[in-house]
Amino acid sequence: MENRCENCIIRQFNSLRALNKDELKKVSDSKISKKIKKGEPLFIEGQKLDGVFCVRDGVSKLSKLSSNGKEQIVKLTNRGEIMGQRSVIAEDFTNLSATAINDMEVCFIPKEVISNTLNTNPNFSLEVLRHLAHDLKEADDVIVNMSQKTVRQRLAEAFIYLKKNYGEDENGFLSLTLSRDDYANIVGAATESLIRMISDFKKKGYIKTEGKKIGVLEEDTLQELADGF
Amino acid sequence: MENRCENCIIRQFNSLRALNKDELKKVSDSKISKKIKKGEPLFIEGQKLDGVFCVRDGVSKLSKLSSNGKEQIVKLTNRGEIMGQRSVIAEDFTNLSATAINDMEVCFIPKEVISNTLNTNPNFSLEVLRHLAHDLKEADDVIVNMSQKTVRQRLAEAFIYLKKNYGEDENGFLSLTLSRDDYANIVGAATESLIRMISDFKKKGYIKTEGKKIGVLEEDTLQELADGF
DNA sequence: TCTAAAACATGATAATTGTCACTTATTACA
DNA sequence: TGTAATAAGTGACAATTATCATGTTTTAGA
Repeated sequence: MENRCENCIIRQFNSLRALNKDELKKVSDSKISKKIKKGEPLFIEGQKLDGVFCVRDGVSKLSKLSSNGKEQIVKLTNRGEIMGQRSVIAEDFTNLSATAINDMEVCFIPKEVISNTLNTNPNFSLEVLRHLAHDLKEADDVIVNMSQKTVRQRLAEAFIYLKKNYGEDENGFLSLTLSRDDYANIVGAATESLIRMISDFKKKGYIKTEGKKIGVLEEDTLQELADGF
Repeated sequence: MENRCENCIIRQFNSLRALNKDELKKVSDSKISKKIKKGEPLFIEGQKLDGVFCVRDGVSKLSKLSSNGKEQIVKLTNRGEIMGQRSVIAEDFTNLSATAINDMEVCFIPKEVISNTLNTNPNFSLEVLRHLAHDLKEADDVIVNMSQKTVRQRLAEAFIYLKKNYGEDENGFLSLTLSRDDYANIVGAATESLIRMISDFKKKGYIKTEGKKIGVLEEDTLQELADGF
């Protein structure tokens, strides 16, 4: 038997919770479940999306290519998030690429269902508005961090963020394992510079590493660092 | 006689154009026209807004203080824009401060009118959604620029942006005159560094200056510079 | 119109980060 | 399971930008 949205807890975390039974049924009937393997794209910058993705499991990075050819990660998605809303609402090409960071399970919901519901259920519109508003606020914060903080500060912040949002395993390593390259693309730095900083943080005892895995040892120190001592 | 929204052309440029006669009347009856002098704040980061501002004339900067005490300008508003939507929708404190860059004329619209209309007119919701979606896309672009481009590139880009969006006067100077400090806060650099770059651009003949006024001389060169040669 | 404050400007120097050129691990898979 | 391919790591050096100190010009207001 297929998974039904009606029974899916995930929807409590996103704007779909504003749907009534009927609407939910329509979404459920038209949705397509997909599994995306680590490293595979969900969609690519410049593509026209004909629906949104509801993240059941796994993490993805939303990124954008700069004119210099470097990738910048703008956001990491959380479980329960809806991706591609902006593009569907604006009837516009995606401005971002989405790539799975670990194996993902997502549901694709065709845009017709979304826009119909937007037109008929004001509560749903409001929920979507709130989510966009939230994303916009977060984007503002990122802008300020990117322009006013040093790479070192942003890296410290990234570790704290990853710990807070994705937690750590039984050995104290961050649950979300990113490549050094991804870290560089999050904080907006050259990979070599970033690797050097990780080495330095490790030498100073703020973090520990084991292969790609990184564990936060001194969260308070990192926080101070992020705030500029 | 008071200015009525019904006769205001400005609303064609923003989400208020989705309102019907009745709704427009309500907005018009409850709105308060305000004049804000250059340098004065419309609202301050952390404040609770009980309405939105519709910009009839003038330009303002939306900025945010960084933990290091420096101001970062996130966005310049255009004529016809609605400010404070995000905060009203999310029923949240503003995350940004708004300050008039030149003398402004704005209309304050109480939030009740806005949220009532959001609940009853799906077209209005959609318009607001589209605007937020647009802002979000622009914010993503800023993030990428901030993290992947050099200060020099961002400055070149800023000049082009100002020319495109606000035009120039009869003598070829940018219509929108910003302080060196504001420029620094837009591109996210130290004021001294920025002044040096302006001097350099001038010496190279890309721009001309006359007091605070700046004129673009070689737009193509600036564009190439912004794109990284 | 005089004067203090603010804005603009420049020099010297230091800190931060990027680039290029490699070496060493890891990983994937033929 | 051996071997490319990919990722991680390091050194030397250059480029970019910040900081501090100080001087000059402009502006606003008594």
